[in-house]
Amino acid sequence: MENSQAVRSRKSPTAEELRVWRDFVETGDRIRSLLAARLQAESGLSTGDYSVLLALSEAEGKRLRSSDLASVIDWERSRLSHHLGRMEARGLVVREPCATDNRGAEVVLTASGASQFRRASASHLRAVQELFVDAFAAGGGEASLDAVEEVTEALRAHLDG
Amino acid sequence: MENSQAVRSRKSPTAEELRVWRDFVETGDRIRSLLAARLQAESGLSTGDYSVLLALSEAEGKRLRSSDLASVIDWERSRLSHHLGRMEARGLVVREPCATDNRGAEVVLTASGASQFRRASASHLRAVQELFVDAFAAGGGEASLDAVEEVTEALRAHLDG
DNA sequence: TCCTCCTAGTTGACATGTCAATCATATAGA
DNA sequence: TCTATATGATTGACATGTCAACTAGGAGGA
Repeated sequence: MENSQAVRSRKSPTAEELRVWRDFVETGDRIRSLLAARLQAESGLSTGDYSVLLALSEAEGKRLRSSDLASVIDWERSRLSHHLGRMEARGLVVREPCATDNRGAEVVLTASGASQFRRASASHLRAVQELFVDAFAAGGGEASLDAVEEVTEALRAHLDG
Repeated sequence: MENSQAVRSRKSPTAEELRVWRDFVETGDRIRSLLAARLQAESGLSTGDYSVLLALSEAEGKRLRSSDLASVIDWERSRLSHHLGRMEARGLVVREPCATDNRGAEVVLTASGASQFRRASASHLRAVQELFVDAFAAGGGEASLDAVEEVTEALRAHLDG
């Protein structure tokens, strides 16, 4: 049975495994798309906007260096730069020159951005509760949030390891 | 405890629930982005290309009406139309007028498209095995593929219900 | 100083996605 | 038949994402 090709599996998933995989992906897409639509409808913010505003609202002084922001939300810098241009035009954030590094820019949450984020956040959290958390309520089905965590953790360990 | 506002939960997730949610989303994003990058690198196909080619290769006569194709892969028709234009330019598919409905178009898999799909498919399935299925191998962690299925099923039931 | 290299951020070209409008053809009903 | 409406598909305008180039300013060593 031994075979020297070690790095990659040569197996393919069974039909059953493939079905589980496809359901997993499809369900994830579905819930995210529902959440995105609801966020947009109820607050006028995209999920991208929300990530940016969340990171800024949690940051010291409601401001972050552009690169730091990019790494917090795991975006490419160019993507962030384009997106900040659009958000700045809508008055959600402003960019200011950085005092300690003349190359740098600081992204600052505006009062309007903060207030829009607060409103969006309340409604978004309720949506996460309804669409995700409530699916694992005690009386419900087989699975609990603990099961979700185990699955996620197994995947993360595998991808990291 | 009773409250007449019934349709929507007023609760927000706890910090713990929110953490589970964020890990769930982030891990899903991560695995999909790895798979997409590998697919692109190894076959030159995007995940969109792959969906289209998969649907066509499973279809009767390797051809589908444009609308049917859109509904099989759950895309908007306009998205499909744009994408098919690009795929047609690369020789993966062709569009032919439909014999029974003069408005319609049939999308047909070309020989080149079929052969590229076969190659891509083999490599993609191995990637799914490695990145997803193998994470739930017997000896591994706590979670099994059954746990994934339970979680997915609970979510689906909740979203449908 | 003055090279050289590194880092921060922006920009432009292009790929892809959404939405609303359009065009041609079917289809149903007066 | 003739007209109103519905459907299949494409198109164009625009939002968003990626990639590679570019600008400008730090940082270290000869």
